[in-house]
Amino acid sequence: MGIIRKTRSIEILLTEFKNSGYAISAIELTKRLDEKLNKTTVYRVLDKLEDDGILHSFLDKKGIKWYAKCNNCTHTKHFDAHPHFQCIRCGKVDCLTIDIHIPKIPNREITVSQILIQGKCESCSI
Amino acid sequence: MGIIRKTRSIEILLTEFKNSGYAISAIELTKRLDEKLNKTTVYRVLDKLEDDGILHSFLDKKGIKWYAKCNNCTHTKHFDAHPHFQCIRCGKVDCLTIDIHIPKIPNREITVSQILIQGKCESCSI
DNA sequence: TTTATTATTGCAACATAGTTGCAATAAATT
DNA sequence: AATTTATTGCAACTATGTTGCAATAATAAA
Ligand SMILES: [Mn+2]
Ligand SMILES: [Mn+2]
Ligand SMILES: [Zn+2]
Ligand SMILES: [Zn+2]
Repeated sequence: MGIIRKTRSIEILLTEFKNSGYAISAIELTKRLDEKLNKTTVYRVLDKLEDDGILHSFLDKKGIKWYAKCNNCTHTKHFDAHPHFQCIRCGKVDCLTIDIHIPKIPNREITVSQILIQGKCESCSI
Repeated sequence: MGIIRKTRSIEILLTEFKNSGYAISAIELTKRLDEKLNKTTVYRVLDKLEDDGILHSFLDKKGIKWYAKCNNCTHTKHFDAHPHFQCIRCGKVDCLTIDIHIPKIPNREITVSQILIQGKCESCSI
């Protein structure tokens, strides 16, 4: 179930994403908003924003949960099957717009695929 | 640091992988070997077997750690950058031999990529 | 505007996966 | 057989995330 009431918590979390073109980990958000919001609230609001197609989530190499803005998703349809990139030096994570082709595999029905690419980002590869 | 002494624990864990063509999660191993080995030992031995290029590890959709046999890896070189497949019905996970091409991305140095494909396996898609 | 309804929040306690320190044990070497 | 030290088991811990429940606040109704 998604958002029903426009609350302070939701405003605060949306602002975090408005001011960032990158993905943000749930942990980072709980720390960053520690004075303002309880960590349970952070997790619950993120969950609702995802339900509503406002954010999407994925796990990084260590199994940590990250969130990023969706582009044209709704609460009924999510279109965020894109790969993600994590910089091994600065740790920044972002969404990639490239499309990676997954070939058919004999005798298997492919539903989804998660792709996490690692390397050095623009700033870190100089 | 890898294996130095050939112990009972190592034999037991190697046997588990000898009898399975699939990947096995660390959790599953701790449960399966609960009577024989302490969970700390299981985690430590898996870690060493990975160091030695005998096993390789990866995380599934939920961030759970899985291990599978390596093919031609050594303690100096790991060649296990292949994609993995997890059946959404029976939960089985295995290594795929297909090669998925990751295109170059402007201004970024790609090091590795993790690909987890989900769908129904041979048995489950009938 | 006031009152009523109920979604949302904060808190504490819990769950799960994996890790660490340390004394006891058991491989390997002498 | 004695010595060395890698490995193990245990308990306690860490980290990330979840749950139950009473208090609070957003919205609807009066
Ligand atoms: Mn994304
Ligand atoms: Mn594999
Ligand atoms: Zn970077
Ligand atoms: Zn299956």
